[in-house]
Amino acid sequence: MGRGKIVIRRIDNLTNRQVTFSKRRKGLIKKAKELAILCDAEVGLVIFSSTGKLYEYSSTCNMKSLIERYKYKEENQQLLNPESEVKIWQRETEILRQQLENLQENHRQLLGEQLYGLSVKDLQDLENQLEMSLQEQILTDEIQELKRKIQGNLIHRENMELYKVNLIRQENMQPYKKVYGTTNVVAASRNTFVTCGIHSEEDSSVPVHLQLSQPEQHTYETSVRRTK
Amino acid sequence: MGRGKIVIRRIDNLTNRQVTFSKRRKGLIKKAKELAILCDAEVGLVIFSSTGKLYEYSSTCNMKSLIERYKYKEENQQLLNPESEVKIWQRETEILRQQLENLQENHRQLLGEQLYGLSVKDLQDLENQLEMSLQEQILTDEIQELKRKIQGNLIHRENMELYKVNLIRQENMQPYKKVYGTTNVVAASRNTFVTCGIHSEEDSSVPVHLQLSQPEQHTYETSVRRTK
DNA sequence: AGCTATTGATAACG
DNA sequence: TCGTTATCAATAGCT
Repeated sequence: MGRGKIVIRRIDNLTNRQVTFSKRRKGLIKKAKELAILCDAEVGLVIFSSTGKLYEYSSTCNMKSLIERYKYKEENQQLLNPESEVKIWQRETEILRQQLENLQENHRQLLGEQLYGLSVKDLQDLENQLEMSLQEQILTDEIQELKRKIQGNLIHRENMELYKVNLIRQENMQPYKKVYGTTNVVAASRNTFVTCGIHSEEDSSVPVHLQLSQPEQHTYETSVRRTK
Repeated sequence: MGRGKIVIRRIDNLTNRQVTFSKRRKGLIKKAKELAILCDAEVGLVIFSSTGKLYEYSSTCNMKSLIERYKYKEENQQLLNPESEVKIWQRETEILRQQLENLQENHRQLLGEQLYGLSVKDLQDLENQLEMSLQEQILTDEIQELKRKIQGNLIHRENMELYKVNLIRQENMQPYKKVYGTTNVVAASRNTFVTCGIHSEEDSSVPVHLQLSQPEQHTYETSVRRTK
């Protein structure tokens, strides 16, 4: 509806795009208003320009209550079948990851700009703040725990034979250690990790298996445990 | 735009209202899409019918992240001085932490219930999913990096004397190591950590300091680096 | 910002 | 609910 027909794709010309944005935004908000009044509906509209400027319309006096209503409705519709629940959480994880990324990018910028201009008091406050953020790591450790469970289950189903081999090998470990203890310092430290009780008892057979098939996995898992 | 002009006020006739709602809702969403594409904008639209049914459109894949962006923008318009910015991020962190907690609690429950009833294929899918979540840990490591910077700054301001003492002590370390290397296996492994090049060169003086004032910190930092 | 030729949306009706 | 169409409203291109 204009002097010429247009195809709906991003307008390349900046000026043109800004003009069209201004016009169509106004039109969209007008139509949102009309729909709300004519049909007795509740309408919320949020528009971010490409430069990040916010425009909004809400038929109710404030947008927040509308958002609350939306969230409540969303949650109650979804959680019904157990199969798709995995996908919901997968999406949710992706969203949170993105948010974390943005959040921490801002943390970084904020600190980078202000770090050397702040008082000792301010630095300590920031430290406390970051300490809080670090608690997130504890939660990711819980995911690691679950991952370990799955690993265990997979191994149990597929690697029964290899598992038995490892048990046999484990019995032959005792003389092994003593040799390393006196000739190779690096290897000795690795042995120390397995035997000095840093990780829990239920893992005692797992590292032996992983050392054979997935040595990197073993190193990672051990060091994560140490952070607790 | 129709066979006759209408005034914008609630349509009394129910059928008429419902028909108009259906048509105009469709038109509004179409125009919202067009605005988003043409002008490279982010658009979110929520419509509740008078009977409570929810209709929505979001130019981004999900509405939730758009709502988060909206909320952030709303708050930020009020508080723009550099002091209060910290508080915003502090609260944002708290919210995200809570979300992560809920998310992972659900992960845990979901897995706990289904783990032993799933096929091998399902378990591998879940594993991939959790692998993705683990990437969050990389981001928290970045916070750790910042924390280290702050620590360095604080130490630089407050512990100048202690730092000098450590430098002196560091020079006396060489004979120390050899003794541990042959008498105590656990201590020897700790020494191996410092000298075998697992952590970067710029840290080489920090562990020595922290071993005196904050030994726990030292252990944590070393093990985090090993996960990379 | 305005203007206006055109296209697009839709009110009324079938 | 769905399609048609006469009308009105929105807006693309220009100034």
